[in-house]
Amino acid sequence: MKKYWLMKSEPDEVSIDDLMAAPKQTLPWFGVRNYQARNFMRDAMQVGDGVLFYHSSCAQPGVAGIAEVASTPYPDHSQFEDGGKYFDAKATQEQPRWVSVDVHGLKKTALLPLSEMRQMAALEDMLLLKKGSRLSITPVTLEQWQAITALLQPA
DNA sequence: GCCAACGTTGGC
DNA sequence: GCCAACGTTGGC
Repeated sequence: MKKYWLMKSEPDEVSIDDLMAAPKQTLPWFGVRNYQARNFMRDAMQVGDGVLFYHSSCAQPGVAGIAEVASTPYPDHSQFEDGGKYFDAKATQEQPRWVSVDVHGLKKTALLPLSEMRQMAALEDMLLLKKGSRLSITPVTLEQWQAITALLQPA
């Protein structure tokens, strides 16, 4: 059963443009350091799942494009990079702590701003919109997916 | 830059 | 296992 996700990225780090410009429009999703978000990747994501690519921590937060999960989970390389931003001293090659999946960009869209999403009745229960929600990866229901993708305009 | 909300850490 | 202190997220 195909599932749907919303994945946050800071456009200063990796934007929808970066994803679409990557070889095969595919990039590894690295740097997740939250157990709940990791568990979604590790335990629930499947190749072909739908992804709403969301820009966060920026002037205009919102959905910026459509992507799909393009790999099964594998150890996040950045946890082993000593001195790097995402280094984790407690992770080992034998017992990695964090995982990545590859994400394949399907299309960049005009930005659907967070402020508009907040006004959509169909998104009332969306995890992203809950007060205090900070998860960088959240599940999206089919109904929410349909409501959002129906509003996405060409870039 | 502010700050509310949340997650993690570590002493006990 | 509790919980205070601290760090981070992310919208505004």
